Amino acid sequence: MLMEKHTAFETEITRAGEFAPALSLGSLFQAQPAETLGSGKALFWEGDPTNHLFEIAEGVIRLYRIIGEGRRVITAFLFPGDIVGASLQDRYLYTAEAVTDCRIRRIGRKTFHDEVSRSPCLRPDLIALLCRETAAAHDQMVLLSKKNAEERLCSFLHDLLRRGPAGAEEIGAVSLPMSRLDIADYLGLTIETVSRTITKLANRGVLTPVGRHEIRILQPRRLAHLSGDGRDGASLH
Amino acid sequence: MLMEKHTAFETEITRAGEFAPALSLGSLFQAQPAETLGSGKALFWEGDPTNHLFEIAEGVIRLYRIIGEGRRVITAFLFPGDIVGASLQDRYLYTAEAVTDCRIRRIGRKTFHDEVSRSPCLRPDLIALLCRETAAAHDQMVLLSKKNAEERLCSFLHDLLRRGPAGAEEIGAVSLPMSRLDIADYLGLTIETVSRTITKLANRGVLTPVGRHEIRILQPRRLAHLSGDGRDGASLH
DNA sequence: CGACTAGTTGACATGAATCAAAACCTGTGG
DNA sequence: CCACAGGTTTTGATTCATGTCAACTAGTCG
Repeated sequence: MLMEKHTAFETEITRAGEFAPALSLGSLFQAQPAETLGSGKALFWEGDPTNHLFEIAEGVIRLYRIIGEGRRVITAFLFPGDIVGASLQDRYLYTAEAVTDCRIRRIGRKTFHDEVSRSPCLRPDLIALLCRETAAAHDQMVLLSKKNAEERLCSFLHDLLRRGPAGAEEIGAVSLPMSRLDIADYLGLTIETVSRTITKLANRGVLTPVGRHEIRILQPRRLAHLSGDGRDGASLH
Repeated sequence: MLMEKHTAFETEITRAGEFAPALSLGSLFQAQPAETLGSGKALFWEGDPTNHLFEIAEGVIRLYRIIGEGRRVITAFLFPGDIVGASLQDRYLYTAEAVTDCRIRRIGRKTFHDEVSRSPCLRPDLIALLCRETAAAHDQMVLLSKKNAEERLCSFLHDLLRRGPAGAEEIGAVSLPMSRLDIADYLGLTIETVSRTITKLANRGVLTPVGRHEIRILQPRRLAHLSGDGRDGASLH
């Protein structure tokens, strides 16, 4: 996923086994003023010329494409610390829209490339960023291609749990700022199926919904198992 | 897709509206001896350290991941001129296997990065390559997430037609070196559904199968329409 | 507090998966 | 050159997961 940890941009200890956030690249944005973007507003549209790269300072962004009549595919959610635009050429391939009120910083595409060219130490970070995007895209293809509704939901929640604020993982708190429709369009399902699947997992004691925008994971290991990512299909008790 | 045109690597006129192949990057491989890889043999395995980048000189390669019991997801097919490995860090994220007998060239990862660092003119090509991979991944997510069996098949054939040898497009000839199972695992369907969908399209006069490994497209415009990529759902008579 | 939208639940429809069998290529040996 | 053996592909019958349509419920925000 394009999702990073919900972290600030300063140098920070990353938890073992995780990708290090693109801190050095993030520092390019530091000097820029933060702009605000109200919930539901677009940061850019699919097809717009890619004049800028953005870093999310606060809030959540969805990236999506529309095909045909009313079919929307959300390809990623972006969280604080994430950067969007690095893997694009002349045109944006998707629309970016604020899920919640956001604060973002931007730099010009040309400036970005110049900076990366000038300081060779940024290049590994850029490569790492692009690799993470690629890896996320591959995971999503696997999810969409071979996982059932339950596995999709569990993968999604498991991801949010791992990438959420460090303290929250311990108590199993996952915040879901996006709507059920957003989740559905991200997972290739319908709202109804998302809703039913959450209910089913709640009945089985894997999790409990807390209001509309939070879920408490009661059995994190079981959740990980149900996400279908393990090397085998062994059941957990 | 990671699919490029079936072209040699020299400078070449590309057809209007297409991405220019990464010619300059390809030239890095020119000096290397071509290795042969028999059909069905692996070029590398998911999880192997990424010591090399490869360029396909001849033949077709499939990239795939396995999840759980026997679920295989083909994330891309590679054709002559394509390069694999540029968007990877320390480990391959997928297995690469020869669909047909192949000839390939390799260069070391370090050499590759050194060369790109040394000659700034290669950098735009690398970026273009990564962008194409990203764009292909996004298209595939849309396909897997929102398209039905017929749209998937048509998208796939349409792609092969566009990217196939220049002469073949005129007569609507699409060669399918891969098995039905490969196609199914690429499109997120089963062999039976792939087969049935081809039959249905044949009955409607959109195409005719020619043996097992070729399909003649009779109505290319209709095929494009059925792929569901258009901005609207308007029907073609 | 009340109205509106988002989410849940239920009944039913359907496209694709599954299971099973027949037809078709492909390559091999007589 | 033909027959046969192997796997691959096609076709058919049935099942099942998820989508669709519709009603109900519960958050949320003024």
